[in-house]
Amino acid sequence: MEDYLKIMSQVSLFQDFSINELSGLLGCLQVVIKEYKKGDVIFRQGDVINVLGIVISGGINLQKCDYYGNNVILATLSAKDIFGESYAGSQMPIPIEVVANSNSQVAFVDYDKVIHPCSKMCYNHNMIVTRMIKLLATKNILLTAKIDILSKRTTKDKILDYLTNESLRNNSNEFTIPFNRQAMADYLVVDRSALSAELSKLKLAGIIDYDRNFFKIL
Amino acid sequence: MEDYLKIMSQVSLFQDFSINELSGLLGCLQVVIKEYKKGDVIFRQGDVINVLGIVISGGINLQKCDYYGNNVILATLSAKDIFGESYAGSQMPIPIEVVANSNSQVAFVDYDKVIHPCSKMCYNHNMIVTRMIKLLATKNILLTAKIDILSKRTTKDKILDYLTNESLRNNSNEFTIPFNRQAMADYLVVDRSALSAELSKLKLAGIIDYDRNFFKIL
DNA sequence: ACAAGTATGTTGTATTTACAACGAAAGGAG
DNA sequence: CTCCTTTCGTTGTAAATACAACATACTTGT
Repeated sequence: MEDYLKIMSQVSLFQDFSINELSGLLGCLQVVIKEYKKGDVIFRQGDVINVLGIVISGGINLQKCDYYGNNVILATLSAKDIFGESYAGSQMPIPIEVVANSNSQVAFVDYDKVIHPCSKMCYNHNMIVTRMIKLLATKNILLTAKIDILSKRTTKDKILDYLTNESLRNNSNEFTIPFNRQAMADYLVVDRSALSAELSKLKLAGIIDYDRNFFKIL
Repeated sequence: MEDYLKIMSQVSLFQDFSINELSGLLGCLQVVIKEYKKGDVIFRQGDVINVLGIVISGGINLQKCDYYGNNVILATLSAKDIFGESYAGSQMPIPIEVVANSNSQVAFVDYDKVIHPCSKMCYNHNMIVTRMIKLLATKNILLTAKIDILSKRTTKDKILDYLTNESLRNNSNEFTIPFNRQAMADYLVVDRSALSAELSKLKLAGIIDYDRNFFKIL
């Protein structure tokens, strides 16, 4: 159980509380811990969930069967990661499967308890609400930024949109990105070699300069 | 001011309260109303905002200058629409310009007041917090679904992904979509005629059937 | 320093798409 | 019904992209 508290204290929603505060808070939230074996299905596509999940140990996959029947892994979560916050919040059925990819422990919290400050009106509980809103809002913005990029028709426009955004975010024409070429290509949803080729053209045209993951807009 | 209360009572966040409750609530939130002339800039790109905006009258554009200097209108809002909820919530600088497209009245609410239940701990205020979370969470899910679609490489895969999602959402192989062809093409970010052509192929191949905005997956 | 492995750039080809232009069908107004 | 407008489907062409295959760095471990 020591492990449990230690992990929880590193979860984004629960950071920066003292151990005492955290214990009180978690008691207030009536956390339930469940164990899963590798391959166990935690949530099914179509389920309506009203809990927030937190990975304590092991790992879980968010996956989805596409039209052709391929199981596509959308994300892999490990200790300290949160899942279900959007679906529990919206009460919409989930379009994905949540599956343990190894023996795992997962903590579940009733979402209502998270977002409704308890009768004791504890300050820390209010803090959780604020953080949950910040978490959802920030995710929102990142998703919107990505949609902006994916809505561009050509690779060149995607690149320029992405780099312009990064430049604004960094308040500078020079910045490094957190991607290698393959990851950048995945993010922009284009072919890696096509991305390399297009970057070369842009450099040749004197529009940008770059070396590896360091970029400069001219 | 009658108008003001009437509009507010139809805003998603403030629906289903009695006039009395709403008055109390809005007083609690210390709403400020500002007037803008056509063309006035309400928020600049890069601003960090801490208010929630609600259009009372007139209309505003969310727009963005792309790399080439074109002013792209991302959305047009009118009475009862909310804006800024994600940016105020995340405290990230906004990547867009918010501009009045006609003479407008906009109500602003301090975001902290919205998401922190007041000292009076009024029940209605808690309701607002819950609704704000639901609003952000739902938006999140819709954005994620769209990204899933835009992440498909080919028009065919985008179509099948979209239709499969809609089928799941409706719990049926037969459903109508809220788009005409042009709107559907815009949503999937493909050319309209290319979309029509691809739909024809899918119909010919016996994979789907459709008439206008009625679709059937076979 | 060397070898093996990884990341990136380059090029040619087949596929896919955007774009433009047009015709057919559907819906509305008079 | 007829004209007019809008929506939708079709086709040809030019452009863009994916894909594969290979060349050239750069890294890492020994």
